[in-house]
Amino acid sequence: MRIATWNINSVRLRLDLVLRLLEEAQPDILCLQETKCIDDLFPRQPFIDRGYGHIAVAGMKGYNGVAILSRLPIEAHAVTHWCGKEDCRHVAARLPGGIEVHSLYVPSGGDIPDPEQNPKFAHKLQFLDEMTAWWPQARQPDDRMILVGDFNIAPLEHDVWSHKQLLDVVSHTPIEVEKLTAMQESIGWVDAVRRFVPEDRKLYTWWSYRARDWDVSDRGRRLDHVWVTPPLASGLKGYGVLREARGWEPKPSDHVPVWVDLDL
DNA sequence: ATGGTAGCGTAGCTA
Repeated sequence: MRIATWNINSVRLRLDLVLRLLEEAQPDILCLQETKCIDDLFPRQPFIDRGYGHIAVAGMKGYNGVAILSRLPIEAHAVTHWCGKEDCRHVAARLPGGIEVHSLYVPSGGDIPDPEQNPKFAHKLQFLDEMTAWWPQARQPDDRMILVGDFNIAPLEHDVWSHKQLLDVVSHTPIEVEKLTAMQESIGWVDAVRRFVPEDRKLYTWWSYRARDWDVSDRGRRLDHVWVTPPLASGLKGYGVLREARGWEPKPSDHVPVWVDLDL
């Protein structure tokens, strides 16, 4: 099974790019973040027409929004709310055999890495704390689960173009890394992509729109992740990070698709 | 230190 994740930054504006990814990478499941539309406006039919007839969405007007598109039946799905908000950051689907897929969009956290000064950063930290407490209470480490999405944190030194220069930049601060690591350890999540790419090798999934030339400057960060629970880790067969999609015309997302291949 | 770009929806928020 191939499972992919992509922060698409508007599923309606970039529908053609999503279809291109499905055609080229042929994932069995694609999880999206930042769909940016209410459920009634989600473009379901083009996906149904291409064999992705099992769809779980949690969207709102203008912001956020997550989705799961699947060739495999979705037996049930659930939208979970965090921090007392209904801001459409988490949808989960149960597949045949009891495997559970989670599409997640962690709050970005604003610009100032201080929860006292910046409520968005406080929200990000609280979001991680709540999820860290939730996993062991709601699930078991021996459950077969896949957690993917835009976590908005680049935890490792070589998940960013300059560890030193980004230590004070939201997405790579020690407090965020500490909290993401705590969530990972809460139920033994395995960072699937880093099973294939050694920690001393640079790896990015996002490049800012604000760079003059994202490819030349290459100031990227690895914000998008695929985690699996221990029972699935032994079945990991391969991965992909589709860097070239950052240049897909006419209007690329600032994130690129990430996938893993799994023997179930 | 600053400003740079993008989407939604048509101002100003969010990233």
